[in-house]
Amino acid sequence: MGKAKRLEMLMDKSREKGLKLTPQRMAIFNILAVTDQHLTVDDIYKKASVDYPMLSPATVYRNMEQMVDAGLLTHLDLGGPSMRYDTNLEEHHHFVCDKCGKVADVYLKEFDYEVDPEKSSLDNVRVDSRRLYLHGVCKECG
Amino acid sequence: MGKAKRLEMLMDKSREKGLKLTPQRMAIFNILAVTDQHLTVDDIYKKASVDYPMLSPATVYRNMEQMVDAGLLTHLDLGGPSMRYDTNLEEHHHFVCDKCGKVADVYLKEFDYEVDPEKSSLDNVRVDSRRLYLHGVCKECG
DNA sequence: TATCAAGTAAGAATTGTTCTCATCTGAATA
DNA sequence: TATTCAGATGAGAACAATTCTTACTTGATA
Repeated sequence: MGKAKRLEMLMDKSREKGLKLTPQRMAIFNILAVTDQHLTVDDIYKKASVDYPMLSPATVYRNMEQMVDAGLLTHLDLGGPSMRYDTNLEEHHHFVCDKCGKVADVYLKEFDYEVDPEKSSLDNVRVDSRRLYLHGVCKECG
Repeated sequence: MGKAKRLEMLMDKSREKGLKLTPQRMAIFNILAVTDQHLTVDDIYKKASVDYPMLSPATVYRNMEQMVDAGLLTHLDLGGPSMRYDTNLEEHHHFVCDKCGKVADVYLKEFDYEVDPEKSSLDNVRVDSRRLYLHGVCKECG
């Protein structure tokens, strides 16, 4: 997906949810529209501050949470101290390099598993989503 | 596994790794030996403080990390603000209730997946472990 | 262009965690 | 049993990520 289309999608969804298109929000959208990485608030704050030096970190935090609530993004908690955000809304999973922390999106062709009901206590539980994390070492760190 | 055996295992591994059996460490071991839950440092600190009121949170943090390094426990980062620890060293996965945060161990009979190499950039990557998280709503919250 | 709900900056407050350092102790050894 | 010291500890300071507070500003609508 190109940058223009992504930006438009973010703007459309914002309007739809009643979020005003402020310059700060646009600055964040512009960062999100050009990256496939899994950024932290601080990453976004630093990048967006180049163009909008008055931006406050609290504003970025507030906006990221609003975007998650509005369904523009999802949380991606990889265990580090900072929350990351994922702009990829397609069903996918993640590979995490345990050395450098890099994250790659993983798409599966096939995904089958069978729970052992005797050892697992999952009676009367409703499963809404499944998240697979592959951990290992990436090419650069290998 | 019974409490006595678990406790013995923790003590043996500690000695093996050169960790002294201090009263504080024993207090933590005693908590760990009787729970199947996924406790935070604060959980453990509160429980152990009943018997050892002089215990310091820093000591619990220090000891939990040492135990992870020594292979007695593993980290279990479920996305909340606090790290959890898992005393179950068997290969297993987790179900997380998104309402109450409860965690249940999940054992799989079968686990197959095939990565789509065209959509995923996993070339020359070494995968060491696979972690499946099932998210949903538990019986009580249902 | 007037209105006001929504958004903002700045910094204080909170929370989980790590660090520092002076002191203490478990356990190996004499 | 007494000695010794690496390892362990408590207390609080330091730190980093995040959330809250407050007074001020602004975009969108009428």
